[in-house]
Amino acid sequence: MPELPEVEVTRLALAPHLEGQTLTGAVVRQKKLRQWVPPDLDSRLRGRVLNRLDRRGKYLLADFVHGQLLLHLGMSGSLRLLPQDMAATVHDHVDILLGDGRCLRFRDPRRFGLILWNTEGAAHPLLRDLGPEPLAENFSGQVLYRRSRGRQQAVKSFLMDSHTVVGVGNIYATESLFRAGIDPRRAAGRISAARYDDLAVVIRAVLREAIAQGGTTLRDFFQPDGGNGYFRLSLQAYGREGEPCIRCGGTLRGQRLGGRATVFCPYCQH
DNA sequence: CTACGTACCTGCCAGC
DNA sequence: TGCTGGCAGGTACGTA
Repeated sequence: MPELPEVEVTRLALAPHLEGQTLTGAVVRQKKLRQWVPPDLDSRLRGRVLNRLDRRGKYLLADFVHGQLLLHLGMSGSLRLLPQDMAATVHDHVDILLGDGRCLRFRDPRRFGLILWNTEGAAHPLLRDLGPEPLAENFSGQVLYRRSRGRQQAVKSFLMDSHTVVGVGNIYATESLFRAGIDPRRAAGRISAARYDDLAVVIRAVLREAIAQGGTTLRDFFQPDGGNGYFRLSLQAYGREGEPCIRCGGTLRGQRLGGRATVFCPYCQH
């Protein structure tokens, strides 16, 4: 999926079109996603003004006076703005209808994404225990250092845990560890404070760069206008198993870590 | 609490 | 030319 940069690119593209719009309802063609789409989505949204489109980790949050719509793109989700009369294709599961004749169309072949409603009041349970935003002030190497003490877990899995920091998935964890020169297999608890400081700086740089490039399109991710993200051209490790390391020329190695494909340079990363 | 493994779902590609 | 197995950007849950 869509990791933080892809979700942020989506948000940035959608916000000016959605904020302040009065919705006229919703069309649900497939109600079973990772969780059930709210059965009353159409009536909940009809006649309501979408005030603000926010993001928390990989969740998009559409705020209304009477509550909040949560959208998650899972592994293969994307959102596009289209005319309502454009024919839906096989994995176009939900349309959110805008007053101006367009719709926000949610497409997700694998259906690991979700659309949920949260009534105003407390944070949704899925958001409650999330770690810091990597691009916010409260994220730092010190946060990583403190949380990692005593942990035997591989640092890559530790980084991909949304309770550690949100938004860093398989691509950006792989890339950040490569750029920081840290072996992804190393126990999180055995990395120094100084190296975590470097890593935090690298993570922020990689994510910012990826957002500026429109995210990474491998196959399923598209921007709301149908365009691609171009960060794929900047990938230095992800997807490059067996190819030469751009730093030392050694052969990049692939290994599964916590069930996820991992690529690293056995000579540069320690 | 931590650290796995597994399940959810569809599409695509390599290999037989 | 099919078929099959394995793999894909995520995450929550069950089990030791």
